[in-house]
Amino acid sequence: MSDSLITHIKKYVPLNEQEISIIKECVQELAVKKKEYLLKEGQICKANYFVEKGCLRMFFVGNKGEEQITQFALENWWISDYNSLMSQSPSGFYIQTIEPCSIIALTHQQHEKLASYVPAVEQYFRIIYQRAYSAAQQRIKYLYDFSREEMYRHFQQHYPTFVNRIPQYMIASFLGFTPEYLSEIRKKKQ
Amino acid sequence: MSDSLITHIKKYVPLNEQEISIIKECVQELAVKKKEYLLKEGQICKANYFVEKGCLRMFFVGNKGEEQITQFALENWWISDYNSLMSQSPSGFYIQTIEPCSIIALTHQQHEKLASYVPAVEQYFRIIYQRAYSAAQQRIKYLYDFSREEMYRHFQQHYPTFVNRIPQYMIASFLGFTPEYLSEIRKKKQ
DNA sequence: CGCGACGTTGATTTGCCTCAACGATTGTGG
DNA sequence: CCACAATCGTTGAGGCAAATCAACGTCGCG
Repeated sequence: MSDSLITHIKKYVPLNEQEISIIKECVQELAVKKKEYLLKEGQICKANYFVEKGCLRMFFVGNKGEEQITQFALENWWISDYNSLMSQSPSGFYIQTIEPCSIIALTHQQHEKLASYVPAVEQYFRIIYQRAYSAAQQRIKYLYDFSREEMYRHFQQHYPTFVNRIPQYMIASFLGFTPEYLSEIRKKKQ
Repeated sequence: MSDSLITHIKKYVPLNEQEISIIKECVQELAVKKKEYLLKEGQICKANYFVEKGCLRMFFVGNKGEEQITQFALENWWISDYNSLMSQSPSGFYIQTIEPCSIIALTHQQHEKLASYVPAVEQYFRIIYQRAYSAAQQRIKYLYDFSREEMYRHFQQHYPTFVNRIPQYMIASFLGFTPEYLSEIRKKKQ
């Protein structure tokens, strides 16, 4: 197993050798091909997923049958349907790889076990979730404040990586509008 | 100090008497009048606030000068600008009481201190933030999926308490549309 | 090579906003 | 305790951002 998760945790909390080996015992490494699913609608989300390498999307199917992307995940991001994971209830989301991925999976049960053996991990996740929630607060602000065009300009400036790595129609979906409208914006001024 | 915070923490993690008294030493209770501010734009957010009694709103001022509400907080909710709080940077938000409130404040510094003395508190906040983030995931889904009218119907059904406690124009703002349009929806069918 | 996925373009439609005006209700100072 | 202002909710006319629909060019891949 690559050490990208351990390295990531160490950025936030200290770990000794014994704790590192406990963590490695509690998680599971997965190699996932392009366009495979870690979660489908109706399933109970099995784990919290850490991206070692690759790129994923989370989406749901809207009432007109279209795939609505709500988030992407790149290297060193955690992704899951936390509602489904915590309450062990069926999910309304899909999680799918966009590229071939190397993923580390931490199940609900293994998290509990790990937290009791290694309190620093609990602190790590407190920080991770606090940051995730903070980012969600900002994102909700943008969803209220920005026009669709402003959303695109903002995204383009802040996440140029994504624009080169992800197809246009997925970016349009994530930003909450149609591929046609994205074309129109891009035509105006690039 | 009322025990509503202690009671709330005990719902998620066990606490002994000593831990309870440490917690009480680390927090500060505030009585806040109606329409007063816990945070204004440009300030660094001083604390994480727990609502013992009363009701608050968080908002920002949009580019046309209007107050855009992004969340409400009722009894037993935590509210703060977590980005400002964590990075000690100026906030883009206001937090204001809607009713007279009894609030418990936990500063960034006091949180650190408390976490080192009482690990259970770190676990409590891990759970709180995970739930908050989970709720934000759901909320973002609704923002993509629902029309403005569906947003209102959904809100009305799931949070009838708010509809009776909070003025219409604030509900319209929170749901992301104008008071005029809310009138139109209500006229259709109630 | 040929097919399907992706991106673009233009015509038309629509959900919701803006603006302006007018009742109703609440609060406040004289 | 009343007069008057300010705040809040409603109604209607007109306008705009973005969606929908349909058609067409293009590229990558089996």
